[in-house]
Amino acid sequence: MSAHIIPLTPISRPTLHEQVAQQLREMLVEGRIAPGAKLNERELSEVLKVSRTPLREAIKMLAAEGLVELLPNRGAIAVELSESDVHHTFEVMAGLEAQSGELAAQRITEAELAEIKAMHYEMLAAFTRRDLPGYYRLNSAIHEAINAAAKNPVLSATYRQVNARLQALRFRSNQDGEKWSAAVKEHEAMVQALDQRDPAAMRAVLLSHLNHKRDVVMAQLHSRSQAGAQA
Amino acid sequence: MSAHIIPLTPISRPTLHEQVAQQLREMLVEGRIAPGAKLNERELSEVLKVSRTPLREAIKMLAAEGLVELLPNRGAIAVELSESDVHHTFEVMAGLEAQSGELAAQRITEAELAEIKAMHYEMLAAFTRRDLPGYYRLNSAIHEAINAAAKNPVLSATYRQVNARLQALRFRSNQDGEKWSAAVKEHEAMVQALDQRDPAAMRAVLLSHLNHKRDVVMAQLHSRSQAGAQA
DNA sequence: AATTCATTTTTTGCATACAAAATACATTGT
DNA sequence: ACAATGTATTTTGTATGCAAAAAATGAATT
Repeated sequence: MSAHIIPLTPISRPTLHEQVAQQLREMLVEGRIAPGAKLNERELSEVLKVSRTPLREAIKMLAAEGLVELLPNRGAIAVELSESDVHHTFEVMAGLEAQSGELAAQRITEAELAEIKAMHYEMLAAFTRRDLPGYYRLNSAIHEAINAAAKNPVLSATYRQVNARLQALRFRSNQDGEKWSAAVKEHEAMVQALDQRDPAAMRAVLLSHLNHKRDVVMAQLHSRSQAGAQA
Repeated sequence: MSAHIIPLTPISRPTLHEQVAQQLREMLVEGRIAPGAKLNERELSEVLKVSRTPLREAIKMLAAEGLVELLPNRGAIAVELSESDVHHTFEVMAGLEAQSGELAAQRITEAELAEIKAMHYEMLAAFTRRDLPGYYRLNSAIHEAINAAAKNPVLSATYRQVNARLQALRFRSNQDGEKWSAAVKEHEAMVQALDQRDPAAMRAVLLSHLNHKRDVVMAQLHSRSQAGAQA
């Protein structure tokens, strides 16, 4: 009798439409395809070196994820969030983050907590150097880690999907100094609440954290649209 | 100068893949395609009288919605939630419903509240008659109405998407009498909290409501799997 | 009888081809 | 010049065809 062969790589090569979807996702989130821009199928299929069939399948997935909008007989455009959309999306994100934090406070392991603390210090370093890109990178890594600590894959997937739409906004620049240090203070409170395994405190701090983030983004949106209206 | 013509039906005929997606969604949620069942493309394209192209596009959308799972080179199967999946999904649903209730308590109009009260009484009637299908219909209508009263389209969309996966479970039968009246009592508390515009109370009652629903479903899942193991 | 291997059949994945809709363009008339 | 209408071009939507992978079938061997 031969030993049971367990396939080591059950997911060897992702299919083409998966790869295309991933590429498009990146292009949308990175802003390489601007919000509101049309997704020309012929053009994209040439750039990505695939036929229209897997490309269209990928676009349909992105539509279901809320990253693009389908216009019947007129193709797809990258979603452009209205002010109201952004507000509503942040409201949902606040709820999801708050729940993540609440659950993380109940379920986080010592190792996970240690890693978050380490990243937190790295973030403080980036903050002190006024290294905005590094700060953002660590910031989202910490939020991801909190999410992971909640140990609910459905919550994580939902969180990522909703968050992806906001990522496309790419508010990576000019954060107000005062708001910035306030955000850092909130992160301090987060780490403390996690350390004390205090779910209610985590919920509270994440809610206010997200509300402040929303305010910052909405303000920037406003100043942008103001600038746009003048030009 | 001619009058401005406003297109009355900007969304005249939905495209084929949209229609197919909607049909498949129904088949999955109604259980006409059983959890774990394979979606044979040739077969389905014959049943739905469409070619494989729009069918495949629809399947990709359902995959992004989490209703089917794609197995590379082996097509798609209807999602089959493990016990752990169900638990995690209910956890997320509880958070979404709690937030809906919280927001609804802040934003509901008198007209909306009146309609919910009316549906509540209809539900009581169905409960008294032990009319389970009618009860479930009104129950989900009430939850939908609360969701609508929260006036956050992003939250509603997220709620529906996550809920759709649970719908496929179709636990429509044999609800324990005691649990049932407990659920009705919770609905009473919901209406009261809405009437008093008490967000915190709404959050609390919806959280416990969903937790109880989760317990009922998990128990049924267990007894099912027990019965299955014996057979 | 069970297992392994080769062969056939089916099914998925992708590319191409064709039809219909939308857009762009040009022509005509005022 | 401008609007309106008809035509050409582009673009999307759907169907079909073909290749590769997976599943099914069956014969040969232990």
